[in-house]
Amino acid sequence: MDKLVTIGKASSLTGVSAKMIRYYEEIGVLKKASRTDAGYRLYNQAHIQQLGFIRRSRNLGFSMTEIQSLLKFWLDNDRESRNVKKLALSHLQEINEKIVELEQMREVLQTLADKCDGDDNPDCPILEGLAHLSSE
Amino acid sequence: MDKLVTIGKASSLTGVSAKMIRYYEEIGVLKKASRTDAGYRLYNQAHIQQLGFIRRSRNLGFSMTEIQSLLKFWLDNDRESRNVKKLALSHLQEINEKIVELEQMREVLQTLADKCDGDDNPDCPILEGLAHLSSE
DNA sequence: TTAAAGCTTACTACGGTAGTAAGGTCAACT
DNA sequence: AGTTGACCTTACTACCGTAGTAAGCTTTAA
Repeated sequence: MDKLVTIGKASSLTGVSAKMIRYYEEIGVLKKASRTDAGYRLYNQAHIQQLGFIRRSRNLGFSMTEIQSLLKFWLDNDRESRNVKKLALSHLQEINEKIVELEQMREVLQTLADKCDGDDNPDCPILEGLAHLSSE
Repeated sequence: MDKLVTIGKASSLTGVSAKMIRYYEEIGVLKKASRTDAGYRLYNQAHIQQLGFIRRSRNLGFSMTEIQSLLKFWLDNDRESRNVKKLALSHLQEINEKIVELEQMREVLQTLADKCDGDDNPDCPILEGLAHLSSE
């Protein structure tokens, strides 16, 4: 009943490259696959589910370390949602900080770019800004 | 008149670690420093200026490759500001794309987190989202 | 039987930064 | 003159997540 697939199939089913599937096994976020006599990895439904979980978590920007925690929670029926939420909110804060940082870069850079004529003249407020820029 | 300083001084003057100064020389973004008889690197005012330029560019998120171009423009009196602006706008677009990406992550994650009670109960919409999440 | 596709391990590289180890040099103080 | 401590040198490793390569074995299909 538990259909087993080799790594290529697992990859196309989950959107995770074979390369990364092996890597996830290596760093311990994905349970080791069983093997055929020839040494081919075999994945069951649980593996496929987990790979989807991992990919979606990556898409939301979680680090592999965080994903390892998320997976532990997921597999633990005695988890407290408090801890999952804590992790999520912490990551959310990181995301927000990155956004702020990028917005600040954008602000400065946009201001400089606006002042630059962008023609065949060498005068360039962007370069002048990078050379002096007091706001740091 | 051109005061020469060793790497530690150059580092404290510019806010770039000695480690990174050596690295910049290695990858060719910073002109090779002269040396004392003992092999200590010696930096002049031009080096110091360039290191400041590099640091400010990094702070705006430019890659080392982009910085190499920016430096070339900066040192080239025959530059056309058009090309500098093009580079800046291209980087600006990357920044904007990253912001959008992060905002999308935030949106999804915030929505999931909002639905999670965050108590001692195991039920957790965050984990359910990561396990299924159709919007991808 | 042979060719193609798929799998294996082991290695390299990326970008930017930081850490370590093992050593040479310089300045100041004794 | 010798010692100490700060500073410098090179060379290496590691981080994170991903991708590429090479050399070789296995399976599937013609």
